[in-house]
Amino acid sequence: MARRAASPTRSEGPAAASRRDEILAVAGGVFARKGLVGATVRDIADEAGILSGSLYHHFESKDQMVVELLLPVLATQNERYREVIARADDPVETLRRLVHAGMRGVAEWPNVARILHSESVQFQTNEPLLVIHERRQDNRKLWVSVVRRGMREGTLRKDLDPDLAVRAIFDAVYSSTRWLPPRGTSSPEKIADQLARLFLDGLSAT
Amino acid sequence: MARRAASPTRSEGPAAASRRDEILAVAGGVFARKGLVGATVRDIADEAGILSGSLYHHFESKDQMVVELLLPVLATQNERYREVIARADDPVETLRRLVHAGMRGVAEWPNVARILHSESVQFQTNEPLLVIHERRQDNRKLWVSVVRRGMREGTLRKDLDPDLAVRAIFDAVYSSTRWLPPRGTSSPEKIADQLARLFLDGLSAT
Amino acid sequence: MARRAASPTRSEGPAAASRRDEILAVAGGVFARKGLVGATVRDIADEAGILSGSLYHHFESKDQMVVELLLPVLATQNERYREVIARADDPVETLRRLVHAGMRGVAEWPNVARILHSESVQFQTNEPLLVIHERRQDNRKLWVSVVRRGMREGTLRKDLDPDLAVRAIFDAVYSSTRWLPPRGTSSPEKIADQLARLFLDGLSAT
Amino acid sequence: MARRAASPTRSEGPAAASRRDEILAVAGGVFARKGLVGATVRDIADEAGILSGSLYHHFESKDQMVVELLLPVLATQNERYREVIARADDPVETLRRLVHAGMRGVAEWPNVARILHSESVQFQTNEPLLVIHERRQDNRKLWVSVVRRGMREGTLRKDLDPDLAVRAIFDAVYSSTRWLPPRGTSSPEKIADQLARLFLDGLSAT
DNA sequence: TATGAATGAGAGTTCATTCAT
DNA sequence: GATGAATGAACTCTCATTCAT
Repeated sequence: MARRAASPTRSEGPAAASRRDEILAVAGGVFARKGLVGATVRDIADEAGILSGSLYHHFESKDQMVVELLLPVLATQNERYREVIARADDPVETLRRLVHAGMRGVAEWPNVARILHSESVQFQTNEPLLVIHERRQDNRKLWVSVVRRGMREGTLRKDLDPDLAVRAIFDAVYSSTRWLPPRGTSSPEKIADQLARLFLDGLSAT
Repeated sequence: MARRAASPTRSEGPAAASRRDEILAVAGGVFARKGLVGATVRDIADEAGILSGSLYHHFESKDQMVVELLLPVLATQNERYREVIARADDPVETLRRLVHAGMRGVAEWPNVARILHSESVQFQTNEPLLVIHERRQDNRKLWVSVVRRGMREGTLRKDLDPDLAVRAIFDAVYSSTRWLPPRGTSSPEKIADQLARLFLDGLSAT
Repeated sequence: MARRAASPTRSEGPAAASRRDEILAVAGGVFARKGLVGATVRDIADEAGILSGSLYHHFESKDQMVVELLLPVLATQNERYREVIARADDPVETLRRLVHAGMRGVAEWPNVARILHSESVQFQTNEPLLVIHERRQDNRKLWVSVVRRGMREGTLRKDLDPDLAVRAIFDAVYSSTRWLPPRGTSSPEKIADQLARLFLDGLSAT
Repeated sequence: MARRAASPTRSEGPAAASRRDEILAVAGGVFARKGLVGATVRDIADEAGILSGSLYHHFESKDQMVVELLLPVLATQNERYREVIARADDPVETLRRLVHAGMRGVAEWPNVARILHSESVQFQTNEPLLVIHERRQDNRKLWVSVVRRGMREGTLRKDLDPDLAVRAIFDAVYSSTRWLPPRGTSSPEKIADQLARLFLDGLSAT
């Protein structure tokens, strides 16, 4: 009954460790492509070269697969965000680094990013997935705290709602999966740079 | 058999015109709440006080309901964007007005906005909904054209990818449904103002 | 959602009233023959000349079918037992009449009787069926009250545990389905007579 | 591959001999609690601290477990009944002793008794279990022969169907598991006494 | 003896859709 | 326009069983 959490650094890499992680990687792709509801366990099983019933040897339910796919990534990102916040003290610079950390996650687990960005309805509706919603909120709030501090300290404008601003940035980062070129012609770093500049300095020329 | 397209200005208003429009309004709510796949025709029928089979007197399929719910809104927004672009000649000001026009649509049809923002997977996957995807691209490209012009004319920064920038703004506008207060304490105009400022001038204080 | 309880007097008769009752009658036979767990909804559907999915137009679940099949019978028998008890005042005679009333129920709904007798494990294990167990206890306790009164009044022997005795009689009545001839050569009344004599006067010759 | 039949005197005792017998004891409990169909091989394996696949090193199938659990008990009881019949010559006394012998078996293997009493449908339906049904009939017929002799000899009433009477007694004995106190406050002997008195002399006071 | 992974059939259930009334 | 019954395919999940290790 006690199961190791899939190590997030491996779940989408080429050489997945265990059968369990292999299947999770496949599931990530299917979920991202067809949507959480649209993807069937047979889709996943087919792509994993297995019978659908056999999936239940590894996971208790479809929902559990989703949770096990997303939670470790959210946890890793949470750590990264905390490290960024702990290290730098300039909120502007911190925000820039948060964007980069976010993009790093998106680049590492594009499927997860796509799912996180697209399926908020499910996370709020489907009971077993509520955890995902909550952890996502946690992560976003880390960003908000940085923006709030910047506003207090005067390095960020006070005439914008911090929640609104963070949601916009957060969304932009996580939705970038959708236009990220399949195999990195424009690197994640470059995109992160652009997003950071856009949100910090604006589109205007001056 | 020949049916008028539901007039978008009525589909979510309090006094829907025909039974058809009434049902569409209900469907919008259900789709927004449960997701396109998660919502069943029975959910819709129940909420409309009808049997699910009876829906098929009004619509040929569930997909058709979706299309008929979204397309008119997309068309209306297309018109509005075109008008904004036709009228003003300063790209910066035009962009600001596009954001306002977008927010106006979001405020008028919050359910549609939520669906448009959340279900991109379905629009690209489910054949009959491809039209939605295409019309949405059309609308986004109108914005891109404005940004491109601004960059050419020197009023917008050239060091940002216009597509990336527009996607970020577009997404932010349409996802604002999710945090729009149920009954407008912070008006759509104010949110539009903030978004426009955020994207044009940036978060930085100076 | 509000559904009439199947009228128990019709559920196994030749001319079942509604489609719903027709299906219940079929289900009763299948459940009796294969056991509650062994019987599949497809078995029932096949025998009803329907697709298994269509069953769910009439019932919410397999368990609900079971409950709806058994509860009305238990309720009817409860009434009958109460009437018997209310009318006569000699416990010995009352007991004799209870046996007859029980046999009448067994003869009217042999499938239900067989299920009630065979599936006590399910009634105690499967949550939605707990009601059945409880109602059955209620009915049995009516009998126990009669035996208790007889013992107090001195017309029944005091050296036997009333619960034990009633369980034995009750079981014998309800299990008689198993040896009841398909189409009544030995009438239910005759069997009831024999059971009453057996339990009241014993097997001994004197 | 040749395996000794589990000695029935050990299959439920505290210190089961072989792993095989240990598992059978566990299986008995699970079958009794959940029913033959309701109990899964995994339930049994879990309770035996083993993986479900590993059960198949000991038994060829779930059905075989059932047979191997029940048959030896039925055989032992058959012997006991034969001994009782061979020894005494008064049918009334013999019947009394049969009830005691039956109760002894019920007390020794309460799980088996519960299964025998509850699963007659399976024994008649599921081919590999037909043997159980047949052996059970054999045992019951031994009792019937005694009752028949008593009727011929005039010590038992002739106005009752011997089959009916024996079924009632037999059932009462084997179903007593269900109300036997977990750890014998009222001893099996006392219950046997009561049942014998009930069926021989009846409930009536005179 | 046991594990762990897989099979394959089938379980109960859901759901978009059809259609006679 | 609506009902109520039904379809048929697909769904998630279960489970007895097999087998390489």
